[in-house]
Amino acid sequence: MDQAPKRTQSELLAQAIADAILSGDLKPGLRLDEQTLANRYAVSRTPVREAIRQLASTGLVEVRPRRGAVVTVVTPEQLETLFIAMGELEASCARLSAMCMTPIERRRLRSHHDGTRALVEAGDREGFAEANQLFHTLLYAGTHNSILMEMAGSLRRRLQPYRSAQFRGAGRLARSFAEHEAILEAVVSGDVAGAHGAMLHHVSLVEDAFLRLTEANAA
Amino acid sequence: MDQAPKRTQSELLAQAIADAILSGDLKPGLRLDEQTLANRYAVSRTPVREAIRQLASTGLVEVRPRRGAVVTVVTPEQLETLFIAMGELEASCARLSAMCMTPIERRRLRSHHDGTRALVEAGDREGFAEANQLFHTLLYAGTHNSILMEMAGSLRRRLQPYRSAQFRGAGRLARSFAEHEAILEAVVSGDVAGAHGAMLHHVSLVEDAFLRLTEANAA
DNA sequence: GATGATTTGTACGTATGTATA
DNA sequence: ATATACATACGTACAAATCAT
Repeated sequence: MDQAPKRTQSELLAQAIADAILSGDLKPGLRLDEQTLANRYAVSRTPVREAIRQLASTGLVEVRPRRGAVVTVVTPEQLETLFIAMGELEASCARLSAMCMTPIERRRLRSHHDGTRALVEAGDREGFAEANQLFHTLLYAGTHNSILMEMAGSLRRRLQPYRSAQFRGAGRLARSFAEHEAILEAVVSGDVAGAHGAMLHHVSLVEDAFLRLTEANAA
Repeated sequence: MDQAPKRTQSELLAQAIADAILSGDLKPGLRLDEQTLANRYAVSRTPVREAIRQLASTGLVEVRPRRGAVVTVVTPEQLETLFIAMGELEASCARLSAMCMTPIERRRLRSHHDGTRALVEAGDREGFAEANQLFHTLLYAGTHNSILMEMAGSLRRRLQPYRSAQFRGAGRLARSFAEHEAILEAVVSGDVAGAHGAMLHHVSLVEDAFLRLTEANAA
């Protein structure tokens, strides 16, 4: 009945620490002392070590042998690298979705997108952010390629903290919605190259919006 | 002087086990017993565990909590998934290289490719395989994007065991060389979309060649 | 289905390498 | 530069869960 996941301590810890990092509780550059974390979560150092290793494989923390682990500090240059990589990955997903989606998946993508229109008109930023997430997730799934899904999802999660303000500016919701529409039409009609290009365009605009925000914050 | 890497046991083990898997010494589906590996390499279970976790993050092994780890068994379907994902990644790399490579990098790519011609004419399969590897590596580096480089490299390594016979058929060397030439011209001339398309074409042909081989082997 | 054997997951102690005074 | 302090890496022991009978 109950398909209990039966997680192990290390996995739970990895999740907890990841959440703490992504929520900004553990700030970039912070040293991750094994004993301290072990005390905080009331376990021994062993599962803490394994959790740190797992997080290192996602790029969330960095481990230097014998020198401890730190929360990865993301420079603006690295952030641009991440955005560019995600743009390429998502463009590939859109391309493959245009090739591989079943008719049912195409209809589902369209109906989801249509349902989002109301959120735009209501100016519901939070609701749109959620719908936006699902839109992209549907495009991951449409590739029918677990490897690409995994890679794109991992990058998206990693960039999550830096996207919080992405729908802040005036008209951003409407513009994002319009871009989604271009992607949608290309994907649904099987325009493979068009889907690729539309997604690249979309993500590059998101990146631009972010970079403008960081500049504004720096000023 | 000697920038001694000072690797840790876990890293050395991860490398050793990875080599054993990629060389076919440890066959897919084989159970990786921690104690057995610890005995074989004369260490305790702790570094073995960490090595296994690290390998799991690359997809080389799979760990089921409380149920042990096994060398990942790759079905033909998953293999196609891997090839498709790598094709997309490499196409992205070619695209970005066409955008971002410095003049020096473009010249280096061309000179490397030109140097490969002799190997083709000599029918040196092994030499060409090595040159082929470098050609693709140069395109990874040309992206100036460490994330994509890492992802593409990881996928390429993982597919290595299945590519051993890729230059087996008659005329394969010459055909591959010609495809490289198309990629090269697009990248060097900054034809962004052309580089993307040429690489997708190239990798899809490699995949086809492989699939024909597996069918031949199955028959 | 219960019991025993085997293996993983966790705790803890020790030593080596790193950093600091 | 040498020595001291400390955290990590590894080894070992125990607990808990899976599997085999």
